[in-house]
Amino acid sequence: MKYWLMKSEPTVFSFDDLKGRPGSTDSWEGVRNYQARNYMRDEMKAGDLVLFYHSNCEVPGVAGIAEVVRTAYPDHTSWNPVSMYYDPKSTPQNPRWFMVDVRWKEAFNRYVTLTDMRSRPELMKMKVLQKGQRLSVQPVSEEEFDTVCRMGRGLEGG
DNA sequence: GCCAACGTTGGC
DNA sequence: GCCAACGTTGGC
Repeated sequence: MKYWLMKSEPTVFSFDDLKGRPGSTDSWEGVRNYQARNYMRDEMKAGDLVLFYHSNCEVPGVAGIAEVVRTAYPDHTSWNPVSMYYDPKSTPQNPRWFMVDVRWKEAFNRYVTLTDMRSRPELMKMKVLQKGQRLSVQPVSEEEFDTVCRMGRGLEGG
């Protein structure tokens, strides 16, 4: 099993929005970066766990855990001219972009802010904390995942 | 709103 | 294939 961090702007699609979807499940559409796409398309599997990260907001941080429930399939918004994610180079015959389905799993007792994570030496190598990185889909080590979960569940101070 | 850090585009 | 210009991300 692998662990991931996925970013979403809460004003566009929040962790609570995911919970409110039918079956608390939705497709992760709109990824338009090749490295992020490759992670989703080539490495994500059903059962993988995801830190749901709120980006570009007043207090960025991890709201809770989601689970991958469907492996990658073509992102149909990419060939929809009306979609904000439209890419004329992607077609149903030759899709360029992919998405997975994720299901809401667990809300943290405490929202784990970016500042909280920066205070943890064991998270020093976590990608989301590295300067200049902006991948919206990132692999997370098991230790990093467990640490963030403990922080979010309030089992540790800080 | 600012702006550093990236990624993409396109002329050459 | 280089690289300047441009667009986007996302913390602050």
